[in-house]
Amino acid sequence: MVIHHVFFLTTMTLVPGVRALFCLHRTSARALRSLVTSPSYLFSGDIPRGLCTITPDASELKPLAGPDNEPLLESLTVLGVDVKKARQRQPGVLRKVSTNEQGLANFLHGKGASPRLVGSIISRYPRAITRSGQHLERRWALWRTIFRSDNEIISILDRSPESFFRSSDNDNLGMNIVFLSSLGLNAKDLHRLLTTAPRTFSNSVELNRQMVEFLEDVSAELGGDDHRQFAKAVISRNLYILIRSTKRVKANIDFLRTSFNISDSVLLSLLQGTGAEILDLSNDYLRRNLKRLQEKVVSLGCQKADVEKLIICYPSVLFIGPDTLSSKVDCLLKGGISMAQILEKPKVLEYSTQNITQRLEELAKLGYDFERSGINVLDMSRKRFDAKLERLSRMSEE
DNA sequence: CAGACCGGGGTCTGCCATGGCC
DNA sequence: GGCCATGGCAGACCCCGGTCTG
Repeated sequence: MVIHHVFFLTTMTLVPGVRALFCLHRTSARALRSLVTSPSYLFSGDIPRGLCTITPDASELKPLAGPDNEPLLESLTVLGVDVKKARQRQPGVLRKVSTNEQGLANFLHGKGASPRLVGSIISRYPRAITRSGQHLERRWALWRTIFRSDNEIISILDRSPESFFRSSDNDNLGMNIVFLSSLGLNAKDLHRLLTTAPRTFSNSVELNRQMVEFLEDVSAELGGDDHRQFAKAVISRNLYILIRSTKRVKANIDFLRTSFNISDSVLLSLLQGTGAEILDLSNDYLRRNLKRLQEKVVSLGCQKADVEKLIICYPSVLFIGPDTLSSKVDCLLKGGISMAQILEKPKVLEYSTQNITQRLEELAKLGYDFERSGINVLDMSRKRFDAKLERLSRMSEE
């Protein structure tokens, strides 16, 4: 109610940073600004009294500690909440005397959530019931500046209630949208970012800014020329980067820098390209993967230098767990492919072991000669592979 | 045309720790 | 002294198709 009318504003005084965002979603910067700056009240006056669970007893004066609020528990049970789970998660919420579970349920129903989902959301993130109607309206409207429909938001809530409800700071959310837009991330990038890593938008703007500045520093240190562009590239290549700690990302970059003999410029392009995703790994995991990868490759008669070449050409190999990697390589070798061929075309490692196994079997039936025809046939979409298989079998019939 | 090269796209939470505030 | 907000962590790939080229 409070929020809806602002979307009918047609004044287009666009702030440059959010231009792309609003071009797509046909709203205005003023709308966002009003969402960002309007005061947030703890409890909205328009919630019918009956929808709040109020227990007017002595505990209202000393709400801290004490036993659960029994009427609240009943109310939650009716909503299908797993109270045991909720208590385990956030016990304090169950002792609160003033909550908005009914308002929340009505709100979510109105957005298309099923009763089952409402119960599940509260079970997994009980603090959601402390958010006021106004808070919910405003937060939803802010999310809707990025998402195209209520349904998209509902599916995120189903996935991760915490991402939506953890922060009570709507101004911060609005500032995040403005900040991320100002980096030059367009509407599509923001949509992918909020879909994939919704937590990013609950981070404090300050935390996000720190990561961006850190990435810009990395670019500067490695002799890049457009630091902002580098940060943007890393983010759009690795949508999880903003929910990692700078400590982790820094440790990984330092590790890559000291482990290999590669120039700064090569590292720079690696990090903003296919290597961006390996920054996610925990430092120990990255070390372990590299170590096991080296062991594996060396045990098959190759040099350590080959490993380095492999990683530069296909950094994602470090993302593959040691056991998965090992079984993929073994599977390829067993199918008659040489290690040299794998090192030459490491992209085949990207497909699942199951996929590889299946393709090898089908090709073996047709007597496919990898030595003569190479292994590119394994690096194809399903559709293309099937077409290829069809051609091969036609040829062998003739 | 078939093959090779190359880049893009989907996807990810649920829990614990801690500092600050009421 | 408890609750809230927020930072941080573990976990551990796969697939598709546009377009150039011979």
